[in-house]
Amino acid sequence: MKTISLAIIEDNDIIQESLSTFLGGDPQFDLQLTAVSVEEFLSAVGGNPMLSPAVVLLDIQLPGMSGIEGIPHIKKLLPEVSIIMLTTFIESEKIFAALCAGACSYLAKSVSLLNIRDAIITVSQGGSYMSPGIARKVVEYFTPKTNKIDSPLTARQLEIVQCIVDGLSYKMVALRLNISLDTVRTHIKNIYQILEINSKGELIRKSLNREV
Amino acid sequence: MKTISLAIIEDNDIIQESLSTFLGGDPQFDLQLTAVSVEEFLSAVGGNPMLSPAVVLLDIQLPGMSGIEGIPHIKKLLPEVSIIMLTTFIESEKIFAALCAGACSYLAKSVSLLNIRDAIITVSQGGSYMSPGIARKVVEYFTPKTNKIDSPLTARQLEIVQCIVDGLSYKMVALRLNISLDTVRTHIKNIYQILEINSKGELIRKSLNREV
DNA sequence: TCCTCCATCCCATCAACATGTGATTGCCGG
DNA sequence: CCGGCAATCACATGTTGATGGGATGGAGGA
Repeated sequence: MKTISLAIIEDNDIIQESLSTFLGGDPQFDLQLTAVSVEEFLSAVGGNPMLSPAVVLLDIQLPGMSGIEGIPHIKKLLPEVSIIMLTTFIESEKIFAALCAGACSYLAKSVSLLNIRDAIITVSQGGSYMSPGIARKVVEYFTPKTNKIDSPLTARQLEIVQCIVDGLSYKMVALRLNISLDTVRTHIKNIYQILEINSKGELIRKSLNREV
Repeated sequence: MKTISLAIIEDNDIIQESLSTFLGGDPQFDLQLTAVSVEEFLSAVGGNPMLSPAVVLLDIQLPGMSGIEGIPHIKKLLPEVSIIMLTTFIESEKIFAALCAGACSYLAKSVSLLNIRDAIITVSQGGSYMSPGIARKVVEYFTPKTNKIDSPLTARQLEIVQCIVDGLSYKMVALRLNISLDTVRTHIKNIYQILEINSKGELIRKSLNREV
């Protein structure tokens, strides 16, 4: 088993010490550095090419730049790094912000050190570890607000919507579906009424958000 | 610990037997029924109001309706059910299709029975369990292809894009940002040039796909 | 300082879209 | 067999969007 190079960014002394003692003492890890802020981490790593952790444990609440804001900067410096977020809060907003920024795992701080160790190993193997509550929130993100099976739109109308979302103009929709331009217009008109919208933009948004 | 009511939909005899023996023998589970197809499951549950599993283990490959197609139907019959997908394949496409349809957990069949048991317990507690490889694919879905930090667009242009994505018309964008309609037009013009696109539709799609 | 980039604004034109009113056909259920 | 609904098509009018010009002031780098 190759050792996994690590870094910890955490401003809370107690937690940092607890993590570094536990992880630093484990022979399968190589704890390269700890920092109390993203800024400190960046300048340390930027000033020393020998420092190149494979995995970074990153707190969300940090003095200065927040963990989430820091992700792009860390990724810019270390494109291949895997980032595990640590947080006390389970808020959808932060979870998605972190994932969107490029984090690859998200753990509540309440999990045990053993779980954190597992997460590091999983992540370094190209996997991803998420605590159950967080995973559930992620899954809910995908779940459609409206089920295709009882969409307010008819099958034909859904076809029209799909064409629009595909970026086609009315004229092209008419061509693709072999109907007249006016028919397309009528369909769109009805769809707008049903969905209570009045522009292509809103239609595309609703469709992409699976609200149809 | 309350017992967790279960159903298994799996057409492979060996796997089904292995699952039902293991799970059925566990006192914390109440294996209510097994089926070899979604159709069979639906008619069994539809015809007997006493059958109302809290968790369904659902294979993806099934005779007749596929597991993914079946999800909306199952959800319609049992809105509160938690669905755990079982599959031999780890394909992004299927994973997302299943999650979008309303599955709340996704496991490779290669995982151990113990893992499946854990997953059931996790799910019934409102969590979600995903094997590491699958979780990673889900996470990758969120990861932006382009980093905000080096977006080709200026901050102001990103604001404009956000407004458009929010479904606003040029006029409304102008109002919201307190600039003239013509300025909005100019910005959009520049954005289109930079992104090499030429319609609102493409802009919204790119933005939602985080390609900006 | 000069030059470039950005944000702001104006004008003009044509294609595309939003919306209303109205009509025909075919299917399904009462 | 009739009424309702989905799907089809038509015409008309005004609005919005895409794209081409060109112009100005300010912030910041060479």
